[in-house]
Amino acid sequence: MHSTIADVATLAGVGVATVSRVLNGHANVRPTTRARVLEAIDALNYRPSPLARNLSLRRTHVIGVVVPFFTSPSAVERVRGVATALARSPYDLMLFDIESEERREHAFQLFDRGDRSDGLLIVSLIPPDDEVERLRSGRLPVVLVDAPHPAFPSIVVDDVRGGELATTHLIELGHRRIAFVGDKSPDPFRFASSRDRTRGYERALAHARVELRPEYVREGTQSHHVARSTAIDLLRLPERPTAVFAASDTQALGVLDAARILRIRVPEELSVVGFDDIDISAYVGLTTVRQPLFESGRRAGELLLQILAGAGQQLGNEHTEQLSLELVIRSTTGPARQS
Amino acid sequence: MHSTIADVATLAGVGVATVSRVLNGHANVRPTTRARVLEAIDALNYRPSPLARNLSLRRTHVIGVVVPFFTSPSAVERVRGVATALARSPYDLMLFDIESEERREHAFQLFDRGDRSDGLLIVSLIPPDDEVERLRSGRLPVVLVDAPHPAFPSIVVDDVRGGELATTHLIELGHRRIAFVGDKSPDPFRFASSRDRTRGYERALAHARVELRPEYVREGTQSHHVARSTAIDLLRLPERPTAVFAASDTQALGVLDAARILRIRVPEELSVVGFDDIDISAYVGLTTVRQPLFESGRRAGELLLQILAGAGQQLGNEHTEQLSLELVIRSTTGPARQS
DNA sequence: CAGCTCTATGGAACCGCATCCACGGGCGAG
DNA sequence: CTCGCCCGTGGATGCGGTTCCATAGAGCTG
Repeated sequence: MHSTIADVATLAGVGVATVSRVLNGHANVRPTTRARVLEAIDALNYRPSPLARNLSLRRTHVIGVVVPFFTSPSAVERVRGVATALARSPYDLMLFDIESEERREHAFQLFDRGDRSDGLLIVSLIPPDDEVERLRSGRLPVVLVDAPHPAFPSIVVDDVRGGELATTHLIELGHRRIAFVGDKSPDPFRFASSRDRTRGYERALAHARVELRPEYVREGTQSHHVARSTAIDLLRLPERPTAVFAASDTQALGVLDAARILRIRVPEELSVVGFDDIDISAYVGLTTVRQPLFESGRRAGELLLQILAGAGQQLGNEHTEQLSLELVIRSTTGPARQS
Repeated sequence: MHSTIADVATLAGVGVATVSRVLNGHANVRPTTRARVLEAIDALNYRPSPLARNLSLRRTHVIGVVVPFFTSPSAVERVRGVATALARSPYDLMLFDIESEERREHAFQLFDRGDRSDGLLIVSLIPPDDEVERLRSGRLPVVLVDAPHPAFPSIVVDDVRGGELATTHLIELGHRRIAFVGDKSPDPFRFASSRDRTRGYERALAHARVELRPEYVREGTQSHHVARSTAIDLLRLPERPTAVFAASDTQALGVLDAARILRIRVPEELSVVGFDDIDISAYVGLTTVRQPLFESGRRAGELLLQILAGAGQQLGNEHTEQLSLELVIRSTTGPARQS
């Protein structure tokens, strides 16, 4: 087995307290004593147990990251940002992939007792009310990414505006029959962003006095395949849309697939705009609304580190940081044809 | 603060040992007593501290995953597999992204004291000898993914064969001027797979009695950009290759970029084959050697769980599992032109 | 009915570290 | 020279569980 602090103390002929002081760089240890202790540590190849240390200090040096559908490229990008932010800190990253409601329950359960991690980063998920309650009552710092909530600081983008940006672009290209493919709104995971993007879509249409047709608004899941079959439905409508705004690039790619299957040319016969600007998008030339995914994770990580460092008071819980969006026009959007 | 097991014991009018027995579902607790305890637990909204539990049990219920360049799509896919394997287990996932040698040092340091995690999964990385020593001397179970090592069980593919598969495909299409773009071989991270793929490439050439030209073998990094500029060099050679085998899809995409920049048509003037079959590959129609990335992570996770469950003896450390490879022919490879 | 076994339960030690508190000795000040 | 203070140090306690061991009582056997 490994040696303990007591072994070191015995070998060095000192007390455990002194060893602990040496380990933690405390003052008030005579140089000769320190040397003896260090020697003993070396001789025994002693390494302190982080576990015991944590229990004693009531800190874990762990940051929990709760992320739904780690599957999705955008989520991965965000986690990468978090990992980068944490790289230079003493904190380690505990990853919780939530792929079902039950798992979500589990993850929050794990964390509400605050001694599993020192802080929590929740990505693209609005915690249910009872969890909010528990998280607040504990003193566990929480930062939200891509999900606003009055109770916690968050890093977000203006999804409504993003939806407007995309839709307005299509309107300006002359499109009037513009469909929307998004997520089911009050879904069990409570994704917030898709809902807001829908609102942006609606607003842009209203602003341009374009009629909103309910049959053009479809909601499915983030999945590529679901979006594809949804889009096939859409493109088989008697009066089919000339443009589609998808609430995520993954879904937009599904729409492109659908167009390919139905032999509908893009952008001549159909314009498609996505959201996120994930890696693939540049390859396939997808027009999309870029949001800084990596950056959102990095900022959230940094914010949490700041709070952990004691800046909690100054920041306050209503601290919300908004990152900027940008429309990236590529080759899947073009002018509406005369018809 | 949170209530402790002692609070529960007091409220229920029993001893802490009994509460512990109830918590852990031990037998020999009278039903009425059990009920009283459960009632107290409920009243206090008590949750046991995993931390203290771990210290006492000398288990952490954490599996550490060390992965270099979490950036890369293939690494992500593997981690997803691990996450899936662990989802139904009581183990949590601690993620260590290694982007520099220093970080690697840090990660291994963290783990060699076994009480940070119960098991370690090392992805695409061969641990340095001194770490092997420490890991072995501790009783920390280790499973390697995409990296063989005699000291640990591992999940691998036959990279040599993969290299042969890709190269032979090109040879059969009539290509003779076949270049290779891979990683620098004895790199600080000690990636193993690229080296073996190089050997497969060499073997296939030798077997077909095609001359191996040193100037056709280039080594850079996993990065897309590096591969692109490497490929540009390659394609500007006086006698430029008619086909390129890239050691990863990421690199193959860089080669495709290079071809686009130089206005070299694929596959008419240049055939490109990659390795991995990451998501994007299907989109861009890249011919590639598919390896089960997700599956490798899942299998490794399961293997580690088995070992943790006590199957360590039967399996032995020399246990190596080889997953199968498959050549996926898409549209970036075609017959060599008569010249 | 004595003696024994088995069940239910509580007390206390332990996991490995941090730290409060007490204490002894050296040293400066009066 | 003595008093008090501060420095260096060690013992004991706490963090919040688990579990060994001792014990009391119930039930059973002869």
